[in-house]
Amino acid sequence: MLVYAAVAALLVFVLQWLDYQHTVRRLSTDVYVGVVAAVFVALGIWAGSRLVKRRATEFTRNDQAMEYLGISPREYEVLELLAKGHSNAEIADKLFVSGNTIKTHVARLYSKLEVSRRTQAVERARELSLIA
Amino acid sequence: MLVYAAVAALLVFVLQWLDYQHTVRRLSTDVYVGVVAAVFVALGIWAGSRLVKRRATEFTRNDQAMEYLGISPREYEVLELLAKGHSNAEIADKLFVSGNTIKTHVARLYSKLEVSRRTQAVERARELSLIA
DNA sequence: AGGCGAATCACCCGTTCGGGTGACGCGCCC
DNA sequence: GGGCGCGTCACCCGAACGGGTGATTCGCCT
Repeated sequence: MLVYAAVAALLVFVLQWLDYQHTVRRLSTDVYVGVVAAVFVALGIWAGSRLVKRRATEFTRNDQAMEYLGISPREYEVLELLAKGHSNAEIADKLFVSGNTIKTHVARLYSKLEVSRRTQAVERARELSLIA
Repeated sequence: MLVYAAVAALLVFVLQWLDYQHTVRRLSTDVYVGVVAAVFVALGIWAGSRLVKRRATEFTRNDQAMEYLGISPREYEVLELLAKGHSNAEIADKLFVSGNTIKTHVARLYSKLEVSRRTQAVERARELSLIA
């Protein structure tokens, strides 16, 4: 992306300026190396935190568990809304079906997740990384 | 801790060795600077990922929010069990009080969290980092 | 053509939840 | 000692939820 290009450009510029100071203006090598070290440690911290943050925030759904439990796509939609704290009626509205249908889906989710209450279902789904 | 000391020692050693190569063995300054940059970018990545990983995995309860919302310790106990998917009756058993008491606590939590259902309460509490 | 799973909807019935209100004891603080 | 927050319990009532069963439609697979 653009950010990386900008950072790279800035980096090159700083280094060239440093090199100029070093060769033409007779900046001591120690200082030169020191500044380079500082710049690159900053770069490293930036890159490192970026990499880890991505991994930490990026949620990857556990599809194996989904398949193993036999949770259908429609059931998963219901599960998502369930986890957001919606009532059956609200879920029904959002998915353009009747409340009875949601009840059925929810009941099947319970049996597949081996729970008996919606809060437990959410908890279990979170454990299994089915939802964020 | 020990890890940091070891890393620091290693770092100093590498730099001194490098300096030796540079002055005595007439290693080119370009290479010298390049190696220093590489070493420090590695250090930066290590430090950066360490910092972020700590923040990402360590859960710190948001006590300011708790206080702001006026959630009492007892209410918080109830909230924890609520989030684990327990029913009011189960929570009542665990805390050695009557179901009515739990109902009151739960109702107060709802008003303090500005929600109207237990799943929403759990969702909201998670948002506010009141619970893990 | 027959079987099968997914999705849809319906009805019944009992349990749980949620909202409202009131009340009491306790410790704390002014 | 009166007020205040907390924790405790109670009763009522309506809404939401959960469990069970049955049924239809659709598409996919064999």
